[in-house]
Amino acid sequence: MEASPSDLTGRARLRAAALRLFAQRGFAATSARAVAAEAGLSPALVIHHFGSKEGLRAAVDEQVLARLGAALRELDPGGGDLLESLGEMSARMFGADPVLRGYLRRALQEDSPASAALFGRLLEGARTELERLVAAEGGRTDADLQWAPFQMLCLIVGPLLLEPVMQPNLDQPMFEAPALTRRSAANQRLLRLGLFGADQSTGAPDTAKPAGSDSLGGGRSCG
Amino acid sequence: MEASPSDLTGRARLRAAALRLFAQRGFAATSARAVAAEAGLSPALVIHHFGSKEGLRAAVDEQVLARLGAALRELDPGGGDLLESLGEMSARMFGADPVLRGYLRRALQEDSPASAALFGRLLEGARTELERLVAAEGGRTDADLQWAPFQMLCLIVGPLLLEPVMQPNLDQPMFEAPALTRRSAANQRLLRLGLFGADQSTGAPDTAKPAGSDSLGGGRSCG
DNA sequence: TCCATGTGTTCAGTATACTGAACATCTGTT
DNA sequence: AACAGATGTTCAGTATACTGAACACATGGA
Repeated sequence: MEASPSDLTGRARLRAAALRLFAQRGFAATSARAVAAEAGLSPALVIHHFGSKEGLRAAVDEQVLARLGAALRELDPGGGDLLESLGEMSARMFGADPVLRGYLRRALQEDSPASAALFGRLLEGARTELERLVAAEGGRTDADLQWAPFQMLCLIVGPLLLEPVMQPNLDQPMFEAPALTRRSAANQRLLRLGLFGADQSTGAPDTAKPAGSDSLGGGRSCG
Repeated sequence: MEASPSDLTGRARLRAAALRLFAQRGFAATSARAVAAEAGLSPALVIHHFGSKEGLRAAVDEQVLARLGAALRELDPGGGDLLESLGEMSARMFGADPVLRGYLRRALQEDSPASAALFGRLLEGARTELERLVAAEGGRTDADLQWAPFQMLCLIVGPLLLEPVMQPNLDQPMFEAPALTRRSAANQRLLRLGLFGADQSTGAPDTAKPAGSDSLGGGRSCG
């Protein structure tokens, strides 16, 4: 059940307001006063609850990571295709929430210890998921295990970062169902055929068409 | 973004706890103390915030109706099939939330002014939706406009009320995707062919099979 | 009948969420 | 250099959310 704004504590309202404004304007360009105003509260409350503006950002990061982590943890219920459901999950996550997209984009564009730490946590998560995938599907021994999680993150986070410059080049919205599923499928194919699973198969090429080439130009991701 | 329990006001926590317990045990069988305990708060807060246990119930009803109303209002964005999207919406609504199902079931099983009032509001909503449908698809002049909303409500609320007795007779969960879509489709066909739209067509029978008769026994709803 | 238990409700006291006005610092401008 | 404006932060004071212990009333059993 989605919580009405008036149902949230001041602390939560501040966090939510910060997420919104940070997503819109970025952290540096958003004053603590603005956050408080957006939340309908006194600026003093930022300090009261979070110690500092930096503490507020940490709380927002914590919540964003918790959301992603929870979504990942709730995955993999049946014995279905893990990679596919992972793609579906991230598509749903980012497709549904432009604010989340904006926040991550601005945060990852920044050059600050906090941003680096955030990305580190994402990378850690990617590593974990990759291990699950390797365990489920078998892994190529020649894959670079240090970079593989980064590559995965590129495929996921790249569209977020590149949205503003990529979108004008498309004839359909990037983060709505058709484009999302298509991108997700492409990512799956790339990860499966290019990173693991292909080596130990019978060698017979799969029946899927090599790479869709109708309407959309050849899709490059995270060059 | 789903709110963490600690992010909610005492008032909201009490309301949420009440919804849960009322759904589980019903209103009468749930003490104010139990609600407070479930929310991790003092029983005195029930009075502080809602005036009485009855006031608490009113608040829960208000929220449930608000949820349904909001979902209905956010419908009909494109020029798509209104009835279909309505079916999808209610399927998503009830499928995703067993607590909501439980609450409505128990509430509508009760014999109290509050329950009657709740049902009245639902009926009012059904009337409104029916008017939209009639406006969009054309209405049969011989349809009983007083009972039609009730019939619609039966189709929607019936499965809720009958879940405990119906489920043991099925080989798949009633409120998960396959059964939900199937039921939704059947409802749509019934409402369209039986209540409006059929009269002013060319008279040619539609291509759809009359009524699915594999795996599931002939589906009766709201006898 | 008289407990025992559980209920809805009350109330004084406390913790804390919250505010308004101030201070200190940094920026860019003149 | 000196100013104006905006920022992050502090703090005393106030509002209110919240608690614990009690009351009054039911119900059911000894």
